[in-house]
Amino acid sequence: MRRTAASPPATPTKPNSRRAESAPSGPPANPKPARTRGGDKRERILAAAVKVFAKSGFHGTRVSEVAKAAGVADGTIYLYFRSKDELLVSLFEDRVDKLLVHMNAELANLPDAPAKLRRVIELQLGLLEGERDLAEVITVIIRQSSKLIKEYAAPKFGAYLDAIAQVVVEGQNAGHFRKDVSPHLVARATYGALDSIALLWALGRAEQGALVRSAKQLADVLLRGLLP
Amino acid sequence: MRRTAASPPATPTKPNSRRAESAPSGPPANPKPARTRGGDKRERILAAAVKVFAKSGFHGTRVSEVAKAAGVADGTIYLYFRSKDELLVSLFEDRVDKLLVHMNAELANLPDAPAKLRRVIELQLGLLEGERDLAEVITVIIRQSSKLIKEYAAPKFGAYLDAIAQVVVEGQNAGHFRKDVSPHLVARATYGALDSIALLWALGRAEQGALVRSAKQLADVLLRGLLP
Amino acid sequence: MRRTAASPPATPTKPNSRRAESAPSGPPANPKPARTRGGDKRERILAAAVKVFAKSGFHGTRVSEVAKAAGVADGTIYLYFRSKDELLVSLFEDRVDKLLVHMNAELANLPDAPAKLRRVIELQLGLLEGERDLAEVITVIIRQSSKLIKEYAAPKFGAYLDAIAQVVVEGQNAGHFRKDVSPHLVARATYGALDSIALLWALGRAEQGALVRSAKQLADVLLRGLLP
Amino acid sequence: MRRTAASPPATPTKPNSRRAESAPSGPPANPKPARTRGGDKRERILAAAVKVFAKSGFHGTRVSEVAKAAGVADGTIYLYFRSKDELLVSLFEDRVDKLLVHMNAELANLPDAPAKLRRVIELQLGLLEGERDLAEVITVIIRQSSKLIKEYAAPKFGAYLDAIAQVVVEGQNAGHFRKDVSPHLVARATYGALDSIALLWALGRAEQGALVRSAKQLADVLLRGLLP
DNA sequence: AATGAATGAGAGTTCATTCAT
DNA sequence: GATGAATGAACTCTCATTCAT
Repeated sequence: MRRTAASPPATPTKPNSRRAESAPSGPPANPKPARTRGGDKRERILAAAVKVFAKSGFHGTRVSEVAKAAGVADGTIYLYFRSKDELLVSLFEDRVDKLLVHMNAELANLPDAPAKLRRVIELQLGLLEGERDLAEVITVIIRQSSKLIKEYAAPKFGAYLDAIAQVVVEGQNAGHFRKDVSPHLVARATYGALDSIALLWALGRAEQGALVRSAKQLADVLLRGLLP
Repeated sequence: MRRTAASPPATPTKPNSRRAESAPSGPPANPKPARTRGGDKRERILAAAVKVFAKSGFHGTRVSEVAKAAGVADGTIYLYFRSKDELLVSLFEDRVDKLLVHMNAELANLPDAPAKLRRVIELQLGLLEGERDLAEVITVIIRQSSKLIKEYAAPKFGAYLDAIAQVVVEGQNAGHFRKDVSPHLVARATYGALDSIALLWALGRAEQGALVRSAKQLADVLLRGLLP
Repeated sequence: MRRTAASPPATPTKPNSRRAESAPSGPPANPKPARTRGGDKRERILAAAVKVFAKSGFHGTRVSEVAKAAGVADGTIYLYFRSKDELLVSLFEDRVDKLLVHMNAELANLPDAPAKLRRVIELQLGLLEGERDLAEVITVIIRQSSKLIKEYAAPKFGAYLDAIAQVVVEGQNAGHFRKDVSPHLVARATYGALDSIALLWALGRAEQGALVRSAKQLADVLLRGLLP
Repeated sequence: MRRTAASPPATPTKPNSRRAESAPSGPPANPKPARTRGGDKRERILAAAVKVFAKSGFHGTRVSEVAKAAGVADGTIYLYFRSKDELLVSLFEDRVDKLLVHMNAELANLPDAPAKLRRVIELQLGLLEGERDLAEVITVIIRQSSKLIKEYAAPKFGAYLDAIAQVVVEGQNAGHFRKDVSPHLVARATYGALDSIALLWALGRAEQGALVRSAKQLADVLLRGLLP
């Protein structure tokens, strides 16, 4: 890591707290400049980052490559993200966020915990199968960053795990799942199993369609294992 | 079990005849491969690497830091390992190797597949709980080296997964396990679950003893889930 | 990971030729003191390289020293030259190129081959006497880069020798020179003799003006030797 | 140049005085055990050095490679030569010495200066054709070392040039050669021409036998050019 | 806001040299 | 004398980040 500027921990949330004092004759000052027209660029940068990170890994990717893929200048990246590290964190949070929202919407319509848990598994693997680049970023790239980043990204990730754990709790309360196991343990183990399977797939060692079959088998084992 | 402490009597590794490239025909030209001074430098470097990598991550660790921790000069590292990457690979393989040997010995004495699978889980988490630094290297650090990920299914690691899969096969043949799941999928999912749990623990979010409890719960769920 | 694209070098245009000396719109008076930092970085680096290479030799010169002498950052060197080696190559080719252009212009006005050959000798030694550092780079330093030696007959240098050989051919055809000697041999031997003389001079063993006298004597001998 | 210890000559300048050994207070005790039994080893090292220097160049050759080629340990080199630089200087001096002795013996039997000069040319090119490795060292490698080395080796080299110049003087005094040229200039130009031709040949761009033809042509031109 | 040329602190790695055996 | 494992200073090249335009 070169010139590691401001360490990530100090920044609680919004990445864009850059100097807002000098607004030279541009559009009206916006409380959230990044969301105006910049929102477009921000998203373009994130999309480009997914692509190149997936291809070359985090440490193997130069910021200039992300910039080029996004069609912006190198310096522009730093108008939206404080550092390369933060770019990865933002990417991770943004994508996990969407996954979480999508998942919650899907689960709401399902009758009981077993169905929901099965859907969780299908969703996670299905998403990955649909977006291989994103799969790589989430399963592989995020681990290449420093421990600090991982911890910084943990809250958002924790929310995802919590959602799974919540399904387990619901199942336990409804009498569908055994109560002698920790919901969070189940959530984490499930995630780990899925992640491991996805990693194998993402690295190209499994054929298309394998994820769907794997999802079914994993769900079968897990749901039976959770019977009271 | 034999001497479990740091005792590598198996292969008296010679100090890496770099760029020797001599044709692999004939005995080693060096009649005195024995150490002349100092102790086992290679092992000392590996031990130091575990410590420092666990603390700062792979990319965050300078080779000079490993050297310093090992009490050798920077250049000495390169007498035993071709590069920083290879140091990590060697570390990984060396440790997984030991785990595999140990595991095979343990499993041989157990009566059936369910007992073996439970033992596998206990062993992996138990090892990690005993060596937190090693846990971190195996679960976290190893993924920070892109080259390594490419060889993720490297012989050593593949052998470990195969060993687990073999237990599943044995259980299926003996009628203890259901046969509608892929042994390798189970092996990989199990590893992923264990890895994920260990990762959580290694990152400091779980207290001591948690791994043992986790192992039991995970084994309970998994074994029930595998019932025919 | 190599900077594959977007390399400023190879383009005769300078990266920053805009902010030259006169502002196209605005008062010429500059509130800021003449920065004079702008300008031709590539040429400044080459000029600095001549100086430093001549002083310390190729292997004895650190890239940072060239950068310092050129008044740029270390990294800037690599914006214009791919490597230290290429810096030397570029230096060589650039200078030989200029010499060649100059020489061709000079020779065009001369009546016959003997006059031209004499002029070639005067030019080469004259140039070197005027730029002692350059003399050293061309005669001494250039041979310190093994890769360069492999390309010793590189286009530029080959073109220079060819130009000399062409004069010999012209002389032979016109009956001014004997025909029982190879033009290329004469060209090479002439260059070698000049180079050797310049080397002696560059190493400080000859006084000022000696090169001019040497040129005349060498020309006298060579021209008489070439008589039919 | 790494850790350049004890530079060969006592240089008033301090271009490379880093890590300056701080003048050993004790007596010089210049260890030159070379003439004991080591004479054999010394020669073996020199012979090996010719070979590997010719193959890889001076800077491209590791001391350990010379040691290996000589069949001695790395450290042994330093029992016979103070440094890698001094090894090259010694090599140069030793070989030029032999060439000089041989040449003087050959010239003694020849009748006049023209015959001697022709023989000089034949000898130098002939020697090189017979020992291509040595040719490379003398023509190529010696130039890759620092200026310091070149100056240090100059005296010995000067003796060789002096011998050639002496032939010219003899010819001038006997009325065979014109007197309006400097003998040393002729000597140096001759050497340079020969060297340049040999360099071309050594680099593999000329076929076998070419040197002999080149020698004849060069001698023809030179001798005619020197006629009174 | 956007640009991209310029920056410069490093880090991995090499290898001449040393010295305990 | 001989050895060769160990040393560690030095050096090239990279690339995240900055800032003048």
